[in-house]
Amino acid sequence: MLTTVLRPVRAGNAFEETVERLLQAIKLGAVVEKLPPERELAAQLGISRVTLREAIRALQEAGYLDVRRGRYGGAFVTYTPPPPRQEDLRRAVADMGTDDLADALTFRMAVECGAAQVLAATASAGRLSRERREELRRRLQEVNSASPDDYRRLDTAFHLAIAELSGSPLLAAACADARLRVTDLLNAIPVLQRNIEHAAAQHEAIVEAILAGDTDAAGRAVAEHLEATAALLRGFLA
Amino acid sequence: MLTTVLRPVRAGNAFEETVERLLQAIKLGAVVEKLPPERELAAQLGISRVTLREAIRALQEAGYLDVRRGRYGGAFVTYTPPPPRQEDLRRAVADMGTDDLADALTFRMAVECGAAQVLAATASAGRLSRERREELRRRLQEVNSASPDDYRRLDTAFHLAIAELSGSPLLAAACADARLRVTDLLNAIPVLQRNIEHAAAQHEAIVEAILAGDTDAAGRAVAEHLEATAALLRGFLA
DNA sequence: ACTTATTGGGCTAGTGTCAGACCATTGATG
DNA sequence: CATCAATGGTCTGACACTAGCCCAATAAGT
Repeated sequence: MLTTVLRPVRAGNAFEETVERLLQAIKLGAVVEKLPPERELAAQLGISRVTLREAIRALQEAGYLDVRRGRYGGAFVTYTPPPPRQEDLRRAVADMGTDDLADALTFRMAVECGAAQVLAATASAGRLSRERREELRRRLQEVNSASPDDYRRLDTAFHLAIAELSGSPLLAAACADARLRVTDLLNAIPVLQRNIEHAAAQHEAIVEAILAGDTDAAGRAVAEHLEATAALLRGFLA
Repeated sequence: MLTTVLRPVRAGNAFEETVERLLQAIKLGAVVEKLPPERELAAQLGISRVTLREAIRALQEAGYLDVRRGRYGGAFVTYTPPPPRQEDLRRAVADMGTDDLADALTFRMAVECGAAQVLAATASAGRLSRERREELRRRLQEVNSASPDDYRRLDTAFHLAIAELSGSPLLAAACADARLRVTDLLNAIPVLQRNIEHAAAQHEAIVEAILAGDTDAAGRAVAEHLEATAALLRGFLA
């Protein structure tokens, strides 16, 4: 308990944290065309423009961004996901360590199941507006009809939508954080049509359970889905 | 999705964060006698000794700590929980805002249910060692035989033990964070023998479900327990 | 071709935070 | 009573970060 409560107050310095955040936003596909203007983005991230600019420059030099001045300028995303290679996956796992990997997968399992259950409970109580139900269905439809190129991005959007629709910013942040921690791994797994189809059935089960207000089924459906992903990971590592 | 991914990189300045952390550790009862030595604690919190000392001085001036020099000295906790008053509860809720309160309760519901389910799944897979099963039973026994004075502290310890036993530091941190956000509220609720007894039954149900490896039951048991707490809160606010 | 709004680029002065060294105090122990 | 190990108290030089300001470039609109 002491070790948990007296854990580090901050992760690292602002510069590194910002680079990491922006990089993940790019790899996640959350930022498609260009970043918001520096002044605006700095405010959103709660850092100074100087620090943000250092981070942007680092990403520019690493080839993720193309920065252009003047009106209608900005930091344009030049990154396109590289073709997945098993070597990348091994390196990504080696980089984070097997303990941290298990931690990240467990954490993701817990928060995403929790988010789905919360959302199902909301639906069960009849407090899920038509707009939110439709957004959920829309995200489902999008990911299930995605081409392999767009799949990861739309899959991320689907999962994060569940978290955000729960109505709890803290929970949404936790789910985003969990997803960020496994992005590199997921991006290194080849997207096979067969896997997409398999995942599609699970996505449907999740949405169905949520809309039916069945918390147990929703949690179980998410658990099964994430377990399948984890199994896929293990399979590629074996 | 953008707003979730591009959320602030850091909560505030190191000093304020540290004061908050230490204060919560004290109110939580995680620190009973005295804080660890400054050098050690600074390392644990990932901050410099200077910043830590500023935080300690602030808490000293606020009357939470008594700092003594020399060998066998240290920062001794002088805080004793004040008798709960309904006024404190109202003020605590007003301080955090109803939206943030709902957010915190939802978040707590999600991560604690998730942790219990993860732990139950571990047990179900036969990967829960005898030591960990015994710690869980011990915590249960402690909280269920607690006097009203010790109740909050041992209740916290019980809930955090579930999170820590899940084996995921990230999940444990999330649960601790969730608990921290509602501590002030819980501390403002009078501890009635009747509530303790009611909670005791729920605690037993949680442990039973976890040890039986029944993830659904574990999640449901935690959900019921937390729902009862939330209801208690609403009752005092009405 | 000119204007203009928007955007990145660059500077400065001030504050926050850090690592590390050294000093001062204390109480148990020989 | 003297010693000593553990602990808080203090200082310094360096670096990180911030707020705010003004400059430079750019492309749409006129």
